[in-house]
Amino acid sequence: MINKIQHSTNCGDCNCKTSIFKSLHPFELELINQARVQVNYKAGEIIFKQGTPSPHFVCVTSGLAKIYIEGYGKNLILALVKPVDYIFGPGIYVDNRHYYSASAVEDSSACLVDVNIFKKLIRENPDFADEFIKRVSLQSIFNFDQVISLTQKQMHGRIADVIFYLAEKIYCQNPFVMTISRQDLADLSGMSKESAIRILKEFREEGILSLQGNTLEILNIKQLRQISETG
Amino acid sequence: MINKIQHSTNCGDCNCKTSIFKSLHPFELELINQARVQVNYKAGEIIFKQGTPSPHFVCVTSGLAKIYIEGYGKNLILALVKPVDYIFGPGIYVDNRHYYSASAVEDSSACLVDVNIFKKLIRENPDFADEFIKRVSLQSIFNFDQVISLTQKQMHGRIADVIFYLAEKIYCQNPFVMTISRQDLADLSGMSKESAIRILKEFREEGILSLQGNTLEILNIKQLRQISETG
DNA sequence: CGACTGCTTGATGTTGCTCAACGTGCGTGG
DNA sequence: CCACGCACGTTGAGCAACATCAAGCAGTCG
Repeated sequence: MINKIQHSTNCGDCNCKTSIFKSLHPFELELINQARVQVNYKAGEIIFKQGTPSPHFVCVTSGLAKIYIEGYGKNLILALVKPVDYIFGPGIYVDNRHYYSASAVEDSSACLVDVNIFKKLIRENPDFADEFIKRVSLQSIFNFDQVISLTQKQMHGRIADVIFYLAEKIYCQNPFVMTISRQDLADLSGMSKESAIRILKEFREEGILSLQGNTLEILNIKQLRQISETG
Repeated sequence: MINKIQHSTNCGDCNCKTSIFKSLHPFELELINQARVQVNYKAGEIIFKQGTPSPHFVCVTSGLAKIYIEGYGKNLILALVKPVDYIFGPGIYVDNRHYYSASAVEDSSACLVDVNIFKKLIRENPDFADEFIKRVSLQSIFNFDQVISLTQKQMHGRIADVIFYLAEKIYCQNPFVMTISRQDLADLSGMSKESAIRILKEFREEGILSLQGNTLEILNIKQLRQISETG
């Protein structure tokens, strides 16, 4: 799983410094820098498994990862994680176990930071704590939207939601190349792979989007938005 | 909605002092005590609505409340809240809006505390902050279980999960009187009211539980557990 | 007493899963 | 180099799960 270990860059220079880390002092960043390990993952490799101990805070620095819950026979993808974003499970403050699994979708690299350093900084720097709580809150809010989508919309609406998620939050461009599989698409929208493919086909036939291989372009955003909203 | 306002007790004596408040110093509790308003709600009354500003942290001191997301045509109950428990939405650290609604299921009373006092204490008392984050984390973990139940189990498994939730977490006794409606039961398990009733009937006919009016007793815990696990 | 609300049951239609078959690209080993 | 297995993608048919609709019933409140 671990291909090579690097200490190439320095947290002070890293673009990870954006977001929640912006509230840290240079000496605090240096603390993290010293407790940090960089790891590379090939596409498909597991970063950590649900149920295992959670000694690290993970920051994705390149590629694309997915975090997913392994349920009864199938998986539910909670989110895709792209650079520069963090994976911190709720277990960190409970029993130090992972409550979901993470794996690389594309070839990826990540920085692992000792979770105790992290918790120490939260205790010592209120600004950092505030940012952390804010981030956890945003994650919760996202999950709420997801739950409503999954439990109250039918398949067309759910696929529409996932397509918007990919276009707006993950790939951030309109014609985009899906690096995730159809199975991932299904796991994101809580349906079978066959159903997901079928809906995509219908959308294509209705001219709502074009899909050649893995290149997807939304052609009729308005109509897709309406499908998302009417469930 | 608001029936009468009381300043009957004092936070120092209140049993709310358990749980996360145990990490507060007496002078900090006094700070909360002074910023606190006690309110009574009749069954069915709304405590706050999704989308409205969130100026308070709510502590349920008697009765039973539900927190629920108002979705597309129907509601999804995220949790029931009994004394002494707290309602703090993720919006507090984001945009100060509620991301779900809350209403009283039974006649209830609650203490409202200014959210700024609360955030101030989190900044000043790291133990309190740790406890708060832990609590938010536990809530997330609970939601994960819920999402898996809702998206990957079929109706029988979902109803089984809800019955265990009520028996073990809410009413905390085996023959228990359901103070929630059948509609609430359906909203907890993400199905139609009719389906929920039908499953209960089946369980009763199979001798898994007895149900007279609103008094429910689990007769065959083992079998119900299995239904919960096999989805 | 009538209107109303919540509960219950049956009949009916739709949704979405499963299974099975087939195509396609890709890597592997002979 | 080709043959083969394998994973992924695609399509269709059948079926189980679940929602919706409609009707009836009991309790309750004005």
